[in-house]
Amino acid sequence: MTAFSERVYDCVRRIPRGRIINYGSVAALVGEPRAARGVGYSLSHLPSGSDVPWWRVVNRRGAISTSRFTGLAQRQRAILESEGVEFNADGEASWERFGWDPHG
DNA sequence: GATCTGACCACCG
DNA sequence: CCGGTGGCCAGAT
Repeated sequence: MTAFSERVYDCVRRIPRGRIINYGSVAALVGEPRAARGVGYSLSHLPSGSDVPWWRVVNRRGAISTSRFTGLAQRQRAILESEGVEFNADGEASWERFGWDPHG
């Protein structure tokens, strides 16, 4: 557990239900604008039983970027849809409607 | 300690 | 719009 990871988790925990954010924005919020990759890595190694809503983090296009081969992507999408997030034919969600801005 | 890998993104050209 | 490049973090070999 590093300081970077903790800041990432702390940021993700503040994302309200039914909202999404992208990896780059999380990185920027924790003070590392170019560490989007690090964010993805940290979330991929979340400790079991954590209260971090990792499923609310998607890629820049608003699409799910988790591995398609583990079935994780399908699960993530299902959870998001259960929270009210809608995806278009390309599997992208609207930032206008579901994007989370920490400012308000 | 060099190199590669992975749930990524911004910046050119 | 598409492709290449560099940048960031942490773990594995």
